Amino acid sequence: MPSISIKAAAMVSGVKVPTIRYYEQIGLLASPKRDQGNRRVFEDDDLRRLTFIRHARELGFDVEAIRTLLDLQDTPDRSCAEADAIAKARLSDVNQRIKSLLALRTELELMVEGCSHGHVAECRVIEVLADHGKCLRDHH
Amino acid sequence: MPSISIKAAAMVSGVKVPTIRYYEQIGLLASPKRDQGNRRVFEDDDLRRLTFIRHARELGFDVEAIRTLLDLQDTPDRSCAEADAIAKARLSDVNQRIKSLLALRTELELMVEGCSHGHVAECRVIEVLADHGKCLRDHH
DNA sequence: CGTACTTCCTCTAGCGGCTAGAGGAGCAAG
DNA sequence: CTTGCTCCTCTAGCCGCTAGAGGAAGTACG
Repeated sequence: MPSISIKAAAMVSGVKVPTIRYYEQIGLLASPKRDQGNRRVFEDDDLRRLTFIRHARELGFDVEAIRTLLDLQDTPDRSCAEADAIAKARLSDVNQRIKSLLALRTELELMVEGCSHGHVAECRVIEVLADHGKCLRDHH
Repeated sequence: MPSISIKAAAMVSGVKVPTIRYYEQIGLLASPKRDQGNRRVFEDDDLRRLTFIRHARELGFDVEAIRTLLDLQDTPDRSCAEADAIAKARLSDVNQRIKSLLALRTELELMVEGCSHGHVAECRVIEVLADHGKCLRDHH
């Protein structure tokens, strides 16, 4: 099913219309063909790219990483070491984030549990924010 | 120890110098006094606010939430229900993020583990990105 | 054939939360 | 008195979009 409109492409790929145009603008997506009325026409290939990009974005890869991954995809003979490195970097980043979010959660839970639902003066939420020493530990 | 420079305030509070000025600009921090040379002079009160802000930012509260929390702190007679609600909202947001990051981690791990370190053509990293169906599940 | 509606186009500006840099003033030490 | 540090203000940039203006082109119906 080739030759669909940008709106259809957005629905198929899950990337919003203005975002598609944005990706084209920053050169992440090659400019698709145009019809006689200057409208973009998306082929299977464009849709595959869009889906790739969307998926990579969902996995948290930034645009530069995606650019590299797309380049790699275009040259299947090359070693995949680079792709591997990018994914690994992303993985360690995600692990780091998880770690700090877990610490955060503990702290927020303590705050919320400690709240006596009275007045601000004795509110544990405000108190903890005001006095860092009341945190569990110095993870931040 | 009142009356310190912006640099010292930055060191004490852990908020960078330009960020302090930025907070003042957006009205999150009341404009501190100035000395005869037009330089900002930070008193204990300013430092306490800065520390409060930094801590709240570290906990992921956005500027609007912090504005409200600071307002609340200034009126200790008020009910802390609002502070409680803000913290709870933040908590559920954090929980949500943790959840999706955990799913992400699983997927990234599979990608990385599956990489045979050969050529791009058989690279699992590229493959998974290209074909969403190869993901563990449709959590996204 | 006209006209209303939808989709599309380009372009610019804005979001949040800073960060970087230009260009200049003030102040202390050597 | 010059060197060097800190400070000031102001503007512009970062990322990854998103929103809106202003206009053209295609489709549906009378």
